[in-house]
Amino acid sequence: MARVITPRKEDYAQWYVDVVLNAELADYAPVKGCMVIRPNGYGIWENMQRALDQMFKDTGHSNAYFPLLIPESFMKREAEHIEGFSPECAVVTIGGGKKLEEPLYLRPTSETIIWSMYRKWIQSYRDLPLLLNQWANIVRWEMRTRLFLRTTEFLWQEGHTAHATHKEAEQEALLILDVYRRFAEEYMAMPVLIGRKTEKEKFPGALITYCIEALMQDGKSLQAGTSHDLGQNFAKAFDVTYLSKEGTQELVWATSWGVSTRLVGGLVMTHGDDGGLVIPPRLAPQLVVVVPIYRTEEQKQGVLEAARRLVDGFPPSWRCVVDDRDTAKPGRKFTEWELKGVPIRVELGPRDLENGEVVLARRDIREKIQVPMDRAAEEIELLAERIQKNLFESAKKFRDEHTYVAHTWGEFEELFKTGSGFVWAHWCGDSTVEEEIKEKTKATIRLIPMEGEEEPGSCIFSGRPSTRRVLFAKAY
RNA sequence: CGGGGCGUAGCGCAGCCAGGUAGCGCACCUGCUUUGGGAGCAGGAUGUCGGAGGUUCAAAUCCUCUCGCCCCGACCA
Repeated sequence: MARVITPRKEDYAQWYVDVVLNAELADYAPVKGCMVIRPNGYGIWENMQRALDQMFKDTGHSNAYFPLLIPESFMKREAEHIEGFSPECAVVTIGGGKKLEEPLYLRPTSETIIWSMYRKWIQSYRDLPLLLNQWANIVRWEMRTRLFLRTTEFLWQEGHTAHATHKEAEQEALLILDVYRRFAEEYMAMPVLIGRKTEKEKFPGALITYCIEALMQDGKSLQAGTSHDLGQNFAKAFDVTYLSKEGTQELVWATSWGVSTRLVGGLVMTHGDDGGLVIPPRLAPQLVVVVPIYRTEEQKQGVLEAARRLVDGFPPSWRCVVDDRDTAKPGRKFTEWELKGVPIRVELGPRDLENGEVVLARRDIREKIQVPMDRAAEEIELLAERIQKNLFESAKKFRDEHTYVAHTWGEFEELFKTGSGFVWAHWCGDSTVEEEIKEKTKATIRLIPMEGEEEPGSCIFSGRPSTRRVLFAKAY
């Protein structure tokens, strides 16, 4: 019997690849660093999109679409921006068989082309705020790639907003940060910490980068979403001003924010187990699968008929199918559906028919319960909620058990030598110290918390004064 | 870009050192028996051995060049 999935303890990176490939979330594409997102993976992304899109619209945003190709001169308008992105840009130099007069960048992010348009659209305070989002693909020529976590091309949403005041822009950035946190926790069942990035880690061209960070099962941190207060940097670069009520010309304030298909990878690494993928019910492309069990042709007839009747009574949104393949036995089907992470499996055989019951098997803790057939739909509904809640609680428990406070440099080094996880420690705020800590331990500052009391202390590395602890971790 | 590994059937690999009819497992097709946790038996189909050049009577195997991918680091959502 071939082992399909490498156990997590043996090799976590290999486990991840095994799950993504075997659960048919994605496959390697013929082009280096690129992947094909398969229906199982794309289905999860579609559900993520649907939920996020609604949240954006509920907070007043509209969708739009801007070009994939960005003139080089646009990219170069904002100094920090081009410096940050140019090493990873793909550039088109030939079009229609002729060398282009001006190279066109495949968007690594769309601030520049969007703000070139905002210049046209914003004249007066009446045009503000402008709250747009786009769902798009992005190209970043990364050195090393990993399925979903870092690929040359990926899918994301990028919000780009324009405001009359800095205060408004700041509120917008924080509002979206909260949307991201809610989405991660309520839909992905993935607990996150929120905070802001250090100067070194922030988005090129931003004043402040806010982020959500989640702890993966191997103790590494995943940056799951970012929301930037861009200040007036892009307004200056693209000369976007508005006429205020008072009749003065003012520069516009900006935000941008995004989450990507990387979230699918985060979902895998938050909930997956040695049996494969575990999808939270609220994002599962398929909530329920029915596996019929029979021996004789007569039993088959009866069981399949009952199974179809059962499924007809389920809401279409569950996308429940009856796995009536004759080519695989029930045991094989169980294993396959578990590998694919379907939250709930209904088992229906002659025994159940006799008792007027069905067996509900939950993917998360692999427990089976028997319920009356006529109550199956309600029980599934309840079970789905329980699974969703359990996944969040388990992930949170795992995170809390792998979160530490380091009081001394010795403790700090030891924590990152023996394992990984979230480590709170004081930091003096100096970038060179941040850099040295990274060189020595591979740990980076994931975020500086925004809330909570300040607690004076001294920097774990330099010993200089610090006002609060920051979050360290090895990162994806 | 530095380090490592690998290209042989759809997938995973052996064969290469010591050149001589291209092999194994899974998947696939047919049949029978099976079916409540990855079924068994019998039969069958499947290959420009990554590419180019060279050595040789003879190359998957030896030599030269080349292309590609994966993994580990630095960079990053």
